[in-house]
Amino acid sequence: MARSSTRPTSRDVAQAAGVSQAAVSLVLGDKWRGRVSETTAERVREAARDLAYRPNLAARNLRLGHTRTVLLVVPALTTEFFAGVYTGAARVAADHGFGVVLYPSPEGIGPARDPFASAQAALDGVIASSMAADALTAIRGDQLPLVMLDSDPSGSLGAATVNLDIADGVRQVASHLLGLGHRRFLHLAADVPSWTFEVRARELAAQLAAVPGTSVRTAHAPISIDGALTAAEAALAAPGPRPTALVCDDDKLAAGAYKAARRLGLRVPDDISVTGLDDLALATALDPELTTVRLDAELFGERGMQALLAVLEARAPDAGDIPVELVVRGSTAPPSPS
Amino acid sequence: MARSSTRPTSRDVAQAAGVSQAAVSLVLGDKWRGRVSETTAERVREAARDLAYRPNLAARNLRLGHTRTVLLVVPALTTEFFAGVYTGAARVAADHGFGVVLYPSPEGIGPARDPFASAQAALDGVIASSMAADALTAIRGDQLPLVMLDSDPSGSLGAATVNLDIADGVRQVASHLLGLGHRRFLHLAADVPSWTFEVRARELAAQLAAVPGTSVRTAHAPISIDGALTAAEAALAAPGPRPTALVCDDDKLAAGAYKAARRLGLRVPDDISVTGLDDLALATALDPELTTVRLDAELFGERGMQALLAVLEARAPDAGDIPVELVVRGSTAPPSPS
DNA sequence: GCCTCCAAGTAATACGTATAACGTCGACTC
DNA sequence: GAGTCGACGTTATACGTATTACTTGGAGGC
Repeated sequence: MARSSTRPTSRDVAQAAGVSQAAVSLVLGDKWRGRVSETTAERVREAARDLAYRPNLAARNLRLGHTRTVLLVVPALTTEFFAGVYTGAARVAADHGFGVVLYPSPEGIGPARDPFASAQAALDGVIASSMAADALTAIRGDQLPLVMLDSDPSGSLGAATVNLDIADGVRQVASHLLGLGHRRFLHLAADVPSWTFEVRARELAAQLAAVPGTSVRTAHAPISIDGALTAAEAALAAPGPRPTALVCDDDKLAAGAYKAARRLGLRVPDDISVTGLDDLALATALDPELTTVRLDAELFGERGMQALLAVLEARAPDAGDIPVELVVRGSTAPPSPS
Repeated sequence: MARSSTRPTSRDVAQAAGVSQAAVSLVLGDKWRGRVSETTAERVREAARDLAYRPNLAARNLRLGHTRTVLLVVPALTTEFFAGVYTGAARVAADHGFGVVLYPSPEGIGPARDPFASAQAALDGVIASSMAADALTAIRGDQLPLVMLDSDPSGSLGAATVNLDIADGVRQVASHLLGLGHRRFLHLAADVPSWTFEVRARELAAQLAAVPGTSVRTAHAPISIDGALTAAEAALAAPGPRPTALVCDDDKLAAGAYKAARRLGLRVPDDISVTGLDDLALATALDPELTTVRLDAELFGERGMQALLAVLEARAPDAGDIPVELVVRGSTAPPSPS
């Protein structure tokens, strides 16, 4: 009770158990086989329990030279998607005794543009979404093990990459809509410079170009319901034959597209088919429910963390993109004969 | 280049600058006024820059006895709400040189039921949502400074609390619906044991009890769109006069209620008015847009972090609940004359 | 009876930092 | 010219842990 004000250390435990500090470390670190008798070990464990002893992580990290903590850099948390990525990454991390610290990218997160300063933690590695591009230069400065999420595999300077098979998702969307008979498309694209959106644009163009008689226009919008509403309304009200299918870069944009259609008196899917990408909770809250591409955010996070663990252990990370799946719901139908 | 494989330490910087390690610490810690000449200081800074020196946080934390890192315990991240709380808390934290580590509660986060083990960080304090109740006993074990979010002020054992004025939100909803003429209510309640939901139930009952001729039934549902769909459909299909107003504990439940109404052939708001609580992006994606209570999640997080900083500095945290605001949209209307 | 060896620990040390306590050297005072 | 003082540093130390060496008291072999 002499040191009741400060947290107990391993030395306090040692004193309480009548052993040396080294013995405490041995017992609690589970390295005591053949070094400490079972009875003494039990005495130590009991003392630790009585004092509610918790090892000082800072000291341990210093001694060990690593922290079992990694940083996850994401563009934002405002959507379930990256929340899911975090959850998946944190689960795998916990299974391996790691913790995950989050750095949601700079827009308004404070004066510190430096992800390492803001996340006050000593780190063993970094997982970064390519959408948080502004933080990346700072990250490359530190030579920490790095895994990139949804990033150009050929352009990431040797960092390991883990990607969703977005291109395949877009193929499935295009195939679905073409199969229904659509030929006039509008692509509602995210107004964000990122590889993952480039892939959508490129792949959609490629798929449609392969079918004679198709046309496609593109409108750009910030990733928000209201932003998409404005952009989609303008694009749909433009002169010329109206598109019959509206392919959106993600579900939020699709929700904005619904509102635009409503304003213009168009009915989904009778007058216009709409597709999304993500399969957020939003997708089934819409009326009609949204045909979209399901991305497994948690699996994405898990694979990201697994890849980082592989890098840390100097193993080769698993290769192969994560498959995605088209979910057909009520927002797509054959075009009405005009 | 002798130690090129390992990260440079302050001693390396000292050697490169031709000074002692202490001088490096002084200069980089900005405590050198009157102790080191300007020219020497500049030489040190230059050496640090050249070597891309970053102080070892583990060593610093050990020396300083604190980590400037706090833990945020939330029930889940799958909705924007707690993502917003995190964002707000992290912003204030960053402004004060703190970092925030996240612990989304146990459902499926791994074998470690212990938030401190899972978040591999040495902590200075904890902010915990009362909805993550299962983690709380573990948290109380450690005598860390604690701030509770949305928790019973009288029952939180002396921990500081920061609350949204949910009761006032419910009052506004009740007043709005009563003013429109509604008398038969259905309360779609979250099936989660938490103070914040108890407040909703209690306050709604109190408000309606004050008006003669009102009736209210209650249905419980897990907080998910599909869960709410099932519960709401059953409740609305029950015998007896149908409620004309459906008060939901949050926006997700309201989204499920929309689907239930649709299935039963009821139109919102003509046949039934619906209200939510949260004002997620979901609220304006619904058709008609949802009348709901806007909670400022980021402000909530900011206030939580401010309160924790106050506790850490032995100041009294700001008192007073955070005001909320009814947002009237298209999902509420006078009851149709039956 | 002496050497060996093992069980059961302990003493000592290093990790990288921040800071308190301590030099040293020149200029200035009187 | 002795004493004082400020400017500019340096030396030493502690934070709490994990781990590598070392000690010691016997038990067993021959």
